[in-house]
Amino acid sequence: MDSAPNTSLRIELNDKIFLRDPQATDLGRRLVAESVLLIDEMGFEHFTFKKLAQRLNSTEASLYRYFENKHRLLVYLVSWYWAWLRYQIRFHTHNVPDARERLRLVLRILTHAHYDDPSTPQLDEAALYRIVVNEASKAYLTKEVDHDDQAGLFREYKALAASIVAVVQGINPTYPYPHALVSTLLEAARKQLFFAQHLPSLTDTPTMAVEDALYGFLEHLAFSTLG
Amino acid sequence: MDSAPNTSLRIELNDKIFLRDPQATDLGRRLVAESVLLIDEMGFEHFTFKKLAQRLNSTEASLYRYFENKHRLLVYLVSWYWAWLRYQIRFHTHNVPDARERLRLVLRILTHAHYDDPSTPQLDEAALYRIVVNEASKAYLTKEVDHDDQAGLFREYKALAASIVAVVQGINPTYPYPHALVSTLLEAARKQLFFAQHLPSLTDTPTMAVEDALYGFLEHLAFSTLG
DNA sequence: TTATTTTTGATAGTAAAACTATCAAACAAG
DNA sequence: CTTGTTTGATAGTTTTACTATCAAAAATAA
Repeated sequence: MDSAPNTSLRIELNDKIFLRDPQATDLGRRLVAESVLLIDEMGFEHFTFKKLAQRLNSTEASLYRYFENKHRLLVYLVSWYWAWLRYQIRFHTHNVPDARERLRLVLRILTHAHYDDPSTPQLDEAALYRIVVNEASKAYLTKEVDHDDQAGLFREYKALAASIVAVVQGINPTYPYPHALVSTLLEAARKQLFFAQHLPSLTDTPTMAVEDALYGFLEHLAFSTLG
Repeated sequence: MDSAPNTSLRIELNDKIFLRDPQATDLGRRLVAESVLLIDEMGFEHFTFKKLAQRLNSTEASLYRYFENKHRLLVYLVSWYWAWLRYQIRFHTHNVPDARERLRLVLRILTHAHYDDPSTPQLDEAALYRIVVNEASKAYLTKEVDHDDQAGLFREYKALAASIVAVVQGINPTYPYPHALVSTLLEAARKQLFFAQHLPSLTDTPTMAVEDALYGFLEHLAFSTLG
């Protein structure tokens, strides 16, 4: 898959997510880059700001100036990923006239867009995608979900879903569940990859690469549903 | 929907989940029943054994004799739910000859089986289902997933999925992704309910009851996929 | 009924997590 | 060179997530 051009893609996220923009300072940028590696290594539950500070030769207090807590950092990382994915989709589909072909491209990006992206040298894309697969649900599966949603913390995920809904509606404007279908496809893309890696009896053992099998499943699901 | 007969359904779970069988003692049974209410109230992250002990007029140390930690308790609760659901499905479908009709019944139970069940007076079914919707993914989205799986902690979920896969294969034996389809249906049933309650733009606003709309979505998805 | 095993409660304690506060040093910008 | 911003260093608090010990109570077996 071709990547977006190497023009140092700048992603703007809702500033309610952080206390201070981590992209604005050196420590902030290192915080984000290193947290991706550390959360990927040890999992979100075992990750702490203290451990991250040690890796950065900084202090806990310094990191707490950027994010209220580690949950907000997770929201930041996954939001960044959703924004990046939406950009990838827009870039690769914007001059594709046929809606069906656009959906196929979307599904292909969804299932294959986790290789290190040269346009974002500051971030380990592959590690970030593993975080998205393993941890993204925890961003909204909390008691504070309504409060966080009102603050706009899930804006990027909703914007991504909305952009794909438009493609679905372009294919079949009478299909009654376009939003449910899109969120199901988005969730299934991650969940099935997780199952393939950890609980393989919950998915189908591929004779080819996992990503291609996953694409086959989602494509069949989407197109038979949309007719 | 009719319920299973009131014969005090006894569910046997993998004894690797607990240190001591909570169903064997009075404190153990109260632990389980009260933990359902408390986790439902405050969410899994804010739930602690100390708070539970206070509600039970017991002590932290006593509760730690039943479960290694709160994660194991969560695994216990959701496993109990999956076992109960599998029982409901078997009970309601065992004399239905047509595979398509059996799948419809499965989907109806999946989307509607969260009303208080008279056959289990010791547990608040509705609260437990809210826990399953909000917290069940956290049972396996951990760094310890492979270790926990080897210990058999996800046996009930896998058994439930396998039983539904058999129904799917009865409908269309040549469909190449039966396991992926079933786990997607199981996950979507919960996730879409969560979205309907908290992030409604990710699902389709129903003109009827949420459960009926969800059933409609899943039925359409399953049957158009299976042909 | 007594003896024995099991279960619980009470108490105490530890290590780590999840923060918050303060202040001086470093540094960057005007 | 002054001012504002950022960081580091240090210290401290509360809560979480446990573990250990021992006596009391309760269940069970002889």
